[in-house]
Amino acid sequence: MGVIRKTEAVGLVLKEFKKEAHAIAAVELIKRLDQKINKSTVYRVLDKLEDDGVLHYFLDTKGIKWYALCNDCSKVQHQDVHPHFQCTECGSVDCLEINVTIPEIANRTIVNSQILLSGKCELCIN
Amino acid sequence: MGVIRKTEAVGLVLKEFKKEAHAIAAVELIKRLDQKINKSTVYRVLDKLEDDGVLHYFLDTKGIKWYALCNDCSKVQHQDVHPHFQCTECGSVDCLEINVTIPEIANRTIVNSQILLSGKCELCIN
DNA sequence: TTTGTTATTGCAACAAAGTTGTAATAAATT
DNA sequence: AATTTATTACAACTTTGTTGCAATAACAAA
Repeated sequence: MGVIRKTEAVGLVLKEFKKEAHAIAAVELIKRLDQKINKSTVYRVLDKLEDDGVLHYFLDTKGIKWYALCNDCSKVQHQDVHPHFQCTECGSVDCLEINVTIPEIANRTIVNSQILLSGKCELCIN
Repeated sequence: MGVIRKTEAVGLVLKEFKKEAHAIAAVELIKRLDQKINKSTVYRVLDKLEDDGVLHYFLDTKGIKWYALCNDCSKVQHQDVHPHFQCTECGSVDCLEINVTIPEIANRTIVNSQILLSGKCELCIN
């Protein structure tokens, strides 16, 4: 939505997401960019990139924030209704490109749904 | 699992759940029982009741802990795979007694699924 | 009903994740 | 180059939840 300035912080954050196949926890990003970007700047950049439809976020099983690149999120409305998956062994988190159908619920309007699955990932399954 | 002692704190916590139709946030419970039970005691009692299959917990859209009475949770394994619903207007949270089918996912074992829906509840829909 | 064992509690201090105000700085615009 | 406006670092703070420990309460056994 807002005009995004090409600052060093934005560049560094985006670089992390480009070299990473999975989602990244905000806390992890802060650790990686420590000495380069201040903690609150990281949070504010993530926030802005989410606003702009570049990233989407969700909470994991412990309630902490993870961010991932959007594929099909428009700038008007996030289409991030896909489930997220967290491996109980290695902790890695992915977006799953599948559809889960949420049934209609009487007397309620469902506006948003967050689905968090956990189990063993491709690498830890053996 | 463990033997649960009938202490004042356990009694007060359970009383809150019995007079409440919805889920209760840990933080809310702490506020309600302030002056009666210490914060860490509340957390420990909740933890214990969850262990014993009396309550189950889940995180809301902000990552904070909510607890609700179990209906079908066995003491061996929680069956709390029902979705939870949070009203965006009034903030109230419920367990939904419906089934959502999670499809199989190639190369992954799904052990647990958490579904958090949000929108307008019965009272706020108008 | 007293005694002994063990779980529970209150307290204070801590920890992790995230937020906020503000002055300084850097981007983009003119 | 000057001006405007967004972005940044920093430090201080907030919220939610956790931990160690000594005092206390619950329960079982005598």
